[in-house]
Amino acid sequence: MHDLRTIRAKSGTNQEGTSAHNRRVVIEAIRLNGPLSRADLARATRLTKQTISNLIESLEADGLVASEDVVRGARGQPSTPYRLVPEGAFSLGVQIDRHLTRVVAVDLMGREVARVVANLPAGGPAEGSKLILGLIETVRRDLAARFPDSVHRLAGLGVAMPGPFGLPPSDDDTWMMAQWQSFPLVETLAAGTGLATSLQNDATACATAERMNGSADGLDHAVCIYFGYGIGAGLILGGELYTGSNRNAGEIGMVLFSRGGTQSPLEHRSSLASLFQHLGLDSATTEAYADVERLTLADDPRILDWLEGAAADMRQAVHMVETIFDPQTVILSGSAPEPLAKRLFEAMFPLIPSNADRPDRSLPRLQIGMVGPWAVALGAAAEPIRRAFDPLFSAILKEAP
Amino acid sequence: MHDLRTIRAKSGTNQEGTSAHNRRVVIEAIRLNGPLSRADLARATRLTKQTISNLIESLEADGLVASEDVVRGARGQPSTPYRLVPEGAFSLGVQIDRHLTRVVAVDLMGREVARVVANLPAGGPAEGSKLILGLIETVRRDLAARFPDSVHRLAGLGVAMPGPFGLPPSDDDTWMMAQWQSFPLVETLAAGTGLATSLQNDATACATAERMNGSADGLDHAVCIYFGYGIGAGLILGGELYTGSNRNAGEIGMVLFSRGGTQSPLEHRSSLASLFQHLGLDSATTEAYADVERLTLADDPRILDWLEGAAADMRQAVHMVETIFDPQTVILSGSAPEPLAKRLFEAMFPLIPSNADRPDRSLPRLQIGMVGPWAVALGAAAEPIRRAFDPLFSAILKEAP
DNA sequence: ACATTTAAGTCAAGCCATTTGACTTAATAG
DNA sequence: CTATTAAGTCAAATGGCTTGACTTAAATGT
Repeated sequence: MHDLRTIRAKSGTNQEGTSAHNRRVVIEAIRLNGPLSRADLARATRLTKQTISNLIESLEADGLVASEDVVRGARGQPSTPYRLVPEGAFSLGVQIDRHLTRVVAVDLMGREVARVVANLPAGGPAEGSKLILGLIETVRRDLAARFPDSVHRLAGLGVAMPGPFGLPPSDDDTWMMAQWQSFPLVETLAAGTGLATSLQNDATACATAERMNGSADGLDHAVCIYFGYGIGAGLILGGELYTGSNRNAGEIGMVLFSRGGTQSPLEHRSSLASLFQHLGLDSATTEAYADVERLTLADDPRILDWLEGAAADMRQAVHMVETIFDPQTVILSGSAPEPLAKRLFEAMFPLIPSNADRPDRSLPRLQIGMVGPWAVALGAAAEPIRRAFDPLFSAILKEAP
Repeated sequence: MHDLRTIRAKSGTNQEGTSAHNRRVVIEAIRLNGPLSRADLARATRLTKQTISNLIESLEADGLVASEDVVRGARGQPSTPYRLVPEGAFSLGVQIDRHLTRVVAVDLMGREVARVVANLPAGGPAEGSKLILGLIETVRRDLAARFPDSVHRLAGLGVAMPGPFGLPPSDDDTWMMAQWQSFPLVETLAAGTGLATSLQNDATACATAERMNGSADGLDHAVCIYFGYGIGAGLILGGELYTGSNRNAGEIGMVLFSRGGTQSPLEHRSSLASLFQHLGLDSATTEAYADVERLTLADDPRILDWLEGAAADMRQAVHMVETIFDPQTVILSGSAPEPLAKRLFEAMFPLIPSNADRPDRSLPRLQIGMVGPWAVALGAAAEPIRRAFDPLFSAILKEAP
């Protein structure tokens, strides 16, 4: 009998796992394709019409799907398409960035239904988490006022903040996020809200947002480059988010790049932080962001100067992730002022030739994100939704007793 | 009704999927932990004792597991551990490299049971594939002579060759692999052998080998750097092999690295090909390999010179994959002469500090592979075994009718 | 018009893998 | 030598998917 040495093994599954998987498959199919009839779903999922009927009945009873108007026009009995019910589930998300925090609520479709933004106090995570709990309460009340049912339909709380996680504080930590990373944030927020709480880095959250309602809709292999104070990549690999063994996958900001003979992390030259530094702006002020926007629109030479160098590094970063991940597409997303993001995107062309130049491509090699500055917060919020409703391998497995 | 536009959806599952998954989970548990009793398996997989008994009975009938001697020594009824039966399944693998080809047969444990190696004829894939079919036939006969039952227990044929796949031939193709890549190799070998045939790149195959019987045993997140004529990375992400959207993931040899102000693909400076070039050896001769081994053992200054530069690039490559993938460990494997591989490995220390320097590490950041020069062939052969017996998400899904 | 064809969706019985709970077996501990 | 602990079996029950026949309802074609 092995009880001291823990046995390494995957968990088995049973009929509950089967049914859980099939429910998720139905939900995802409708999410990706729009309203579908039972017959459509049966064909697409390879389940029988009867099974689909049972699942639809149960999903409808749970308020997750609803029928639309009967569709005529083809031979045979007219079909009844089913759509997702946005109010079928809700979820909360928190973005913690260097100087501000955003809290949003989203519905089953990942669409924003409530939001708050606030500056983070200087007091660090002890103070900050109290503030955040207050903001969550505000959003929750707002949500409850508009959707009274939402109280029983909260999938959880997703938190996103800059990584990397679990490392000893480095002397390179100019943004003082280290104290946040050593703070028991998930535990504090879980205790304070009573919600199932999960944590991911901002780039991963951004990828989730782009996948839910953006440029990565329905893609199984995509890299989402998040350009903000720092820079990172959110990874969608094989249809699922990939976060590595310690949730630090995709930290491309720390990859060493060479320019002009010197080697330094990408983040030191291609990030908002690097731009602030280049411009001599104090990133602690809220004006820095607006200043950048203004200077960009004015074609300030210092911006153009920085852009040239940043774009060169970004081209290389795109080449690197294409070569390493072989994705269907790369998405440039982030929280930079929109005009700057647009300029940077444009300055990145022409891209460096890579393995991604295939004759059979259907998507552009590089796309710009579609979600906007709230992407990270929305992605954080969408994470519990996806975990609860997406077909995942882990979802079929039996849980600990 | 949607019949023209194909509906994007995952497949559903049913009881067969459940049982298929549970069988695989049992097999994997025994593979990872060594012989286990039914009670152990029930605890580890969270299935009931009865279910495990049913599965074991079926697996035993299929000749995949067998009981060992009863274990006494603890309270209660003595337990009967079950082990995998190596002869329960076999599989064939082909490695195609620039100038040679290896064919092996492996058993359920991934251990070699037959092998052949031959030089590839100059005639290209049309000639070459005929030769390979002949070698496969030889190995098959050898296998059948030793294990008459193996005829009915062949899981398939795995093929491994250098990537990238599906790209227009580049002018950089100094090894003339392009004609192989445009040749319908899988179809030819499948038709010629009647076996289910699959293709992967050499680095991926190497990772499979290290996972089956090497340094990556049981790891869910590992990067296997394959150092051969070229250089690539095999990716084990989230417990499964990751190959990207076009089987080209991990082609780190094509990532651009800077050294001394110039930028070039890693492969141009860190690969056997680069060493041959550095030494002025003709890589088309079989002696080149032996020459390198001899020169390495003689501490030839040109080798030491090359080593210094290559090690610098490799350090950077390790830093890059650690930062991007957040793996549990990185494995240096490949088909270089053993003394050279060892020297290179040693010259890579000290590693560049990275996110992988965690206080909670249990594995070394960089390990050397344990499989040896036949790693790619063995990995190619192991692939059908793993696909048939490992717990995979895809294995629970219903197949096309 | 009206029969034919086509397709959506339901019904009820059946199937199959897991579960349940009681039971048997067989060892060690005291 | 009894109590305890644990492995493993037995037989019935459960639950989710499947099967095949059936109903409903529209478009098509003569």
